[in-house]
Amino acid sequence: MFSLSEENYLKSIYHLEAIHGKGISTNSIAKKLETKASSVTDMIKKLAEKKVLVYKKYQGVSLTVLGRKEAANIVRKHRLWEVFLVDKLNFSWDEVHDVAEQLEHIKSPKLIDELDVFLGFPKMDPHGDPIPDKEGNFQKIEKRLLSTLEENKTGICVGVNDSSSDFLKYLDKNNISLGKKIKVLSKESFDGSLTILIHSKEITISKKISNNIYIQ
Amino acid sequence: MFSLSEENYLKSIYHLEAIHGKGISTNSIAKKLETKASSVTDMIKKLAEKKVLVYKKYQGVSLTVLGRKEAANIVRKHRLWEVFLVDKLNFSWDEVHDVAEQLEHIKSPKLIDELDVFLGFPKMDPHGDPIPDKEGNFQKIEKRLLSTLEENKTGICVGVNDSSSDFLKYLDKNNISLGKKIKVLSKESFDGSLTILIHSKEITISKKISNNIYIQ
DNA sequence: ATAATTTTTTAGATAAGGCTAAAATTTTTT
DNA sequence: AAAAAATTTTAGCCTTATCTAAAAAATTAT
Ligand SMILES: [Mn+2]
Ligand SMILES: [Mn+2]
Ligand SMILES: [Mn+2]
Ligand SMILES: [Mn+2]
Repeated sequence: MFSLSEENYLKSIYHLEAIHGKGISTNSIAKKLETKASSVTDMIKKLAEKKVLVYKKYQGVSLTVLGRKEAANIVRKHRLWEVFLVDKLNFSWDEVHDVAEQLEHIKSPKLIDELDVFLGFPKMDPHGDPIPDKEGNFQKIEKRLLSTLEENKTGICVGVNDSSSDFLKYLDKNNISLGKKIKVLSKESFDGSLTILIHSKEITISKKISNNIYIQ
Repeated sequence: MFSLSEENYLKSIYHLEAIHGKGISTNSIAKKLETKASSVTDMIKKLAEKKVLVYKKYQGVSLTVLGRKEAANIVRKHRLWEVFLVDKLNFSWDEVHDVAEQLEHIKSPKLIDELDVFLGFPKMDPHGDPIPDKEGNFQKIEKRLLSTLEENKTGICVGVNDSSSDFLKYLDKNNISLGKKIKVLSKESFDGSLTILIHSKEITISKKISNNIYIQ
């Protein structure tokens, strides 16, 4: 059994590995968890003893099969709860993340299985992220950042790279949501900002925004 | 904001006050929480500083208005989650308590309000216990222990005094559940055991059992 | 190949929440 | 009213998860 803190470390390392591959540095974990590198060193030693990751001094860490499964299960719980909050309890997509951060630590295999049934075995959470099955597997969907789309090309918004309330509220304000068609009208080479057509309206968004929207 | 531990102390003291009135002893809290009296002393000092209870050395504690409200809210969450688990997720009444012990500590006012809406504002949990409203108020229903019913009298089961899985499974095995009619056929004065008629079947139950069933 | 810089680890502290053992206080018995 | 027993508090220690500051190792720049 893992403590709340241990679970948060596992989840962070899992997410970092998904982006950067094996060998996650102490510092990057510290940044992600908003803690200090020295705290990370202590914790990864403990997690290595629990066989969920491999750690060699000064070399960073990699999850073991066990660790990856454990982490995927926490992500599964997080995303199922997010679906529950949006589909059943009238939460909007910018309100669910913080509550799901708490709910993901509830320990009860039956609870999560039944929740899955109750929700109709959803494959995606409200932000377009895939929900792992009990074994930790999920279908990886084709997607790219809006920032990589060329001028005059069109894509459909299928996900976001940032689930913070601030960012999602910005999207709401500009009528950007999952499933929406987005056409790039022009690209400013100086700062990478885009003028896009969405909902038959022209808006200009910064590079930082287009770097956090996934399209297909 | 209160920690998980603080919340469990508040809830225990709240339940103890409901039975024994003001002035709850250190020892009784320790017993309820399965901890040591010395740990209780430390914690109640902290809770007294936080103004949720009044504490005078060697005199036991009493909840303040604030503390009672805080405790009632935790009970409210616990019982709403129990309803959710039984009504929506196919849990039986003997499976919900431990999970609700975890879920009651999730912090999100919107979550619990919406859950209440989603469940249709239930007034009772699966064990017949009342669900406090946001102010901590609830209707106190008339009920007495089955052990106090005289021979040849009949009552309807409306609650249980013990929500442990073991006890509830015993009741299931003997077809005793909320709403069922129970008639006392005979009472053994030596040990207080009862022979009752339930579901047109005669069974004999010990005093310990009849002391944990509420009827109306 | 050194030197400077950055990253990581270690050492030592702290706070929360728990424990045991001993001391203080209250309650019950004689 | 003492003495005995029970309850409660205090003192000191432990574990978990943090932190800061200093030391060690790795990386980057000169
Ligand atoms: Mn999330
Ligand atoms: Mn999400
Ligand atoms: Mn319960
Ligand atoms: Mn209950």
